[in-house]
Amino acid sequence: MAGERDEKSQSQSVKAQLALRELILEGALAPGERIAELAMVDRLGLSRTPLRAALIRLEQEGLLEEIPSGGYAVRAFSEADIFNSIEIRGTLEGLAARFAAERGVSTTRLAELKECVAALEEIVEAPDMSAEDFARYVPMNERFHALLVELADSAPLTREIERATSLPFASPSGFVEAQAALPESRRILLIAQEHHRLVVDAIQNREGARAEAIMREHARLAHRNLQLALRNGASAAKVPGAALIRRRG
Amino acid sequence: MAGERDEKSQSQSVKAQLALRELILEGALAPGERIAELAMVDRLGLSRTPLRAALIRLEQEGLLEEIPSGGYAVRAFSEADIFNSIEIRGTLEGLAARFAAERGVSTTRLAELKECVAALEEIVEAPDMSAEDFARYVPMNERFHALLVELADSAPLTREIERATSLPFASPSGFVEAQAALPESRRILLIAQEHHRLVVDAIQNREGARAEAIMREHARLAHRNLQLALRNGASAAKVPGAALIRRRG
DNA sequence: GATTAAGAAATTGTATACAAGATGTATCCG
DNA sequence: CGGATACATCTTGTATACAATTTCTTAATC
Repeated sequence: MAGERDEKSQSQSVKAQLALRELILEGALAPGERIAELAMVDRLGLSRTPLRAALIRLEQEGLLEEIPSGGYAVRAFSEADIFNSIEIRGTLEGLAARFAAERGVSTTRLAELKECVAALEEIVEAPDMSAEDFARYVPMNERFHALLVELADSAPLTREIERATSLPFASPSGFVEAQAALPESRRILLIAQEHHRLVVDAIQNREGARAEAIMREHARLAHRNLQLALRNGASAAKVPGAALIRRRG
Repeated sequence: MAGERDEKSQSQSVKAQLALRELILEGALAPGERIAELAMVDRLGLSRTPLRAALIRLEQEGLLEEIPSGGYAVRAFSEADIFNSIEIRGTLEGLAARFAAERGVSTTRLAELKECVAALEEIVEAPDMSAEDFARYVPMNERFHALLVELADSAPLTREIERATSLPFASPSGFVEAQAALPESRRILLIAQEHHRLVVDAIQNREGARAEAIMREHARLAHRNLQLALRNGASAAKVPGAALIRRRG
């Protein structure tokens, strides 16, 4: 039945969900056209039941849309949609930071966050960032954002942020890969790191409004990255879910 | 198959989703304990397939939680969860108002919003509000909030707000019914109406920060209502989804 | 009497069969 | 030659059957 031993060998539904999401993000499925269940069943090697469960979940997640006559299609996103999704994430992370600042956090958890910032600092201060440095940066950056959300200590907010960041281009590390190909990348990373430091400071000093404003502006770096990346061919391909972006929004 | 003629006779999945949500909100299912599929199938008169689809959707919606060993249970909410859910809604509606203000809206759509405010004004200015007045207020208030979200003209934001307001006590009209039983109700409604007027003004004048701040504060009225209602026996029962609220949060 | 183990019942996850509607094609008529 | 209609195929939505795991019960042992 279920059986979630270790990491592999998950339920068929989860397998279908992960596999489908990957297919969508790599652009194997054209936005707007119906996802044929039978064809997908053959492709993924499972039955229609878990596939349909995955389709429902991905629709709720926002990656798919219902077709009025039945079935699902990959959703297309305009540049404005992506801009707004990033702004939504920034707004929610700002709320989390404000909650943390206003309500106070335990010193141990704040210490964890500080350690995370220190680790990021170490990566970023390398004079020439290699590809491996970027590879180390991404998970640590994600850890920072996850810890920040934890500090808010609110299940509903955690859920909403998870949902908002499930769209690939709205995720905190969404554009870091694409960013690596840009000449401005180092400068942007240094600014991002400044934000990381400042928001910790604001939370420690219980400056709610400041913590909120910093996280909002922090998310807007992703927006700048998006614009740069989309106007830079080499980089645009590395944007996650690039195939879902529809020109003419 | 599907067939969504008029309002009734929807698909079995939708029927299951609506029926289940109603059962949950009226407290027919105890939070924390597993929802037995077979028993529910008998109760709702449909098969397990559409029921499971409904369970998945309601889990994504946040009303249910997955049980590790399989199946779903009704989720319990602490008072803090509800407070935070309201704050999340206010934050997102604030973002919508800011978008509308900063980006500008067409005069025709702004006129619609103004008409809505005028209609609310007419209801609220009655010296003694009857139960029917409250009944007229609720849908019109919901229309106001829906129009405001439309003004932001962003599909991702619309989706997020729909999700955030799907929790009954986070919805804009969630506490209005409970409010009717409170002595402070009239005063609170007048303040709410002031917010309605002011946010339209702010949007018209393209004052983004002001529009945002007003909607945030507007949502906080619901929080005050929650506190009053929960400490007032007669009123607490009318809070939607009261059965999901767990003391000691 | 409490605790553990074994077995039985129940419950979920998955696969498949079936039915109703949608889509596309070919043919017939104007 | 264009358009509409009827038909065939395909697709989804639903119901049900099956298998594996979980959970409850019962009994045996310490």
